[in-house]
Amino acid sequence: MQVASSIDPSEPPTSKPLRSDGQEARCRLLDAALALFAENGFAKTSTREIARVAKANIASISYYFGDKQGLYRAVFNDPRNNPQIDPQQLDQATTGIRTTLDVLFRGFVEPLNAGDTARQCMKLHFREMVEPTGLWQAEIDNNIKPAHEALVQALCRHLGLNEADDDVHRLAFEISGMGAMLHVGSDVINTIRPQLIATPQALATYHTRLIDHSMAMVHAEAQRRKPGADTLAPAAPAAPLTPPTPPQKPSQ
Amino acid sequence: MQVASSIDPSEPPTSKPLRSDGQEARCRLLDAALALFAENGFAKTSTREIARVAKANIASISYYFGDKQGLYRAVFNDPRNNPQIDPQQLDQATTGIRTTLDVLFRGFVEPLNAGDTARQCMKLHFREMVEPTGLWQAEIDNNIKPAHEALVQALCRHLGLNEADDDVHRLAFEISGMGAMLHVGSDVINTIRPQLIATPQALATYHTRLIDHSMAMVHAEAQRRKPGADTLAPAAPAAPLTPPTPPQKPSQ
DNA sequence: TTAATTAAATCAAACGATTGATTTAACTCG
DNA sequence: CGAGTTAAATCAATCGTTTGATTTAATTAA
Repeated sequence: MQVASSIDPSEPPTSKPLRSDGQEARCRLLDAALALFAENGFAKTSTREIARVAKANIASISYYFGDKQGLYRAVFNDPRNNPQIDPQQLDQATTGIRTTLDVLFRGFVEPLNAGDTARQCMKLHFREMVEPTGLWQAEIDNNIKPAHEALVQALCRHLGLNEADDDVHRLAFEISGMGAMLHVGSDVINTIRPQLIATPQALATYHTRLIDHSMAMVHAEAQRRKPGADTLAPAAPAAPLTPPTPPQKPSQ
Repeated sequence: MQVASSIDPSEPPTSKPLRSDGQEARCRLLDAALALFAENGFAKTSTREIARVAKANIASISYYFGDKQGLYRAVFNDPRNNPQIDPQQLDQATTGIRTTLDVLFRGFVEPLNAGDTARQCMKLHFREMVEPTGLWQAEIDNNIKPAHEALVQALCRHLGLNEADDDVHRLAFEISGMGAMLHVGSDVINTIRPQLIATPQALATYHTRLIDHSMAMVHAEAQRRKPGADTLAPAAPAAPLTPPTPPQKPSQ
């Protein structure tokens, strides 16, 4: 058998596709695999079904990608599907915190407007979050952590902090969580209130609300940090807090 | 073959367990299956491994639960692992919105404090969110939707609304998303800022911040709804914002 | 131009391994 | 005994992967 000459099977065997329909099949495999992996997950997607949907032979998977894992990795890192959010766009000293939030949430909202491919790619990445296949840690280091740190930096600058503390990171995770809900909870939203994410207009409104509400959280955090706001504050005092939950009476 | 006499194999074959070690194996199977399903997912967990960890025979799975799906369903609905959050506790006309948020977020935070079982159960449910196996829709209808509606009701009462509109539902999803981030993003938090969820004290602080920040969002929403607040508002004016986010206070 | 050569790409078929499920027989007690 | 339970062996089906051969097209030699 003449396997790909290249050592790394994730790359096309040759630098120059001599055959017209050569890389076409490879591309079809990537598209079919993205759709199936995003819909059914890695384990529940068989190589035979991928080949069938892609109208390619099963052997072409090992031919182009080595094995099933290699195909998955190629799909996951496919630059066509990875807009690759630029952390620099999030953290610009010249712009305010509101612009940072705007850009951040746009990264969550826009894929819902775009075609199936963008939605599938988003689904694949969030699936990796719950069902790690090994690429998850790299995804955190290369994409998520930089974006998070950029948001934290922007928050620090807005709050007038030299360096980030736990409260800033917590706030950043809370803000990101609101955006992530759009994807991990898309089935829930579609069941309970589908019109919230059904149309571009509704998504634009969602985008605006995310910005406004997160801005309110940022302002509340700024208030909480004000010195001498221990006893009374509009949003919430910086109380030391009792173990489970402090303020009100009911609880537990 | 002598399958369970009962039609529903998810129930023990007999109503009267005559043998002491009988239900013991069934219980061990449930525990082992919970741990393995939560860790590796449904598809990647084999019945042989479940039986091996549970120190039971493979045939006992079909004996007690019919098949692998039945075992999964039994684990998913096991009352031991399902604290079954009471929607009534969320929506009490006598208590304020802050108490509702307190109870809501406690449902997200407490499992992180409890033992492995609670965490595994939480992981299993959130996994079902991304990788539906058929039980997901029932989970939405029976647990998630009631809790969401209770939160929406509490928000309506606080905002002085007769019935919920899209903005209230959106706010509820944003709030829930912050709590869900604790679980779906636990790996991210553990990589970037592990101390945020490492100790009971840190989790108590997280709980408090969630309440305070979501209260700030509720207040901002109340401000936004004030008539005549189109041009200027303390929290956030309904600013037109940059390109993608268009109009004023659309509310859809 | 034509024929031979070569590499890229595709194909049907089968591999060994593992899956969930079942069967059969033995065992344990009330 | 006989119902409940366990154990080992086995089932058909599907899994990911590999094989050897074939097809296609670009290249080279005449």
